[in-house]
Amino acid sequence: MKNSQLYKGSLNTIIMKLLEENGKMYGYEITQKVKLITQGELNITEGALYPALHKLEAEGLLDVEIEKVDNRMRKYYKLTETGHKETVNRLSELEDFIRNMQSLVNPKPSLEF
Amino acid sequence: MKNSQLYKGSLNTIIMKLLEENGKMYGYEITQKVKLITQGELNITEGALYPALHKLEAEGLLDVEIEKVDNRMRKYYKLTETGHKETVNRLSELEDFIRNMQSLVNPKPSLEF
DNA sequence: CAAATATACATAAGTTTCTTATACATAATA
DNA sequence: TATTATGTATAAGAAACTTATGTATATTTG
Repeated sequence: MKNSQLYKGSLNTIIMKLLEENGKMYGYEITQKVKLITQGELNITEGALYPALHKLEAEGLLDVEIEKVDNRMRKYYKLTETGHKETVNRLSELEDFIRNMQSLVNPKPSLEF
Repeated sequence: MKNSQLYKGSLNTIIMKLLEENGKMYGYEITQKVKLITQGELNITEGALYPALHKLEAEGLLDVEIEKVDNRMRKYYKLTETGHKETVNRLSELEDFIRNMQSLVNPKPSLEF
């Protein structure tokens, strides 16, 4: 996605969160949305995105709907019911993760001084 | 490290931050410290930790100092000068990462309402 | 006292997730 | 007319991990 390794493992959660928010999205749209939200800092590559979408679909978390817009193909993805439930878990894990990382980076000062 | 994939890619940064804070630490100590700080949520496995330490050492970011305590070997690691400089960069990247992930999870409400 | 747990390091095989490169196709812009 | 933008896809390889195993000593528990 970017130079920083930190984003490794977070792509699925990002995709699912965006789909929960926007109902349905297509791949290219996801890359642009992420670029916008992160002000250009996070660029999802196709080589990461499409396999991830296919896998989430294979796992039954996403449904696909193909449309043709301006003579170009679009594959819209949306969360299945299972996908919705799983998204709740993933976001909860993400919050824990962020909290833990902040504890590590910004530890509470020792009580002895 | 744990069930959640999110921690993937953050191990090096965690190690370097802890070393910056504590001067020198040995492997097992790092695992226990992380467990403590995250209240048991993040358990670094040896299979992840030791290769990571060896790689950071090979990259010239860490120095090693072997000690024998209670008849048991300990390999203390500490940041080199280069390692200190690199830690600053990594922590800055981590802050950007956390900020971006929070923007994705908790987007600013639209101005139109 | 024996067995299990804690301390301490290490590596090898396999999996997952990503990067990099390539491929195809149409629309819009320079 | 050539490049950029839009849109999807896959294959080869790298990187970071999990899981399993191995070695060794110290401490605690039954």
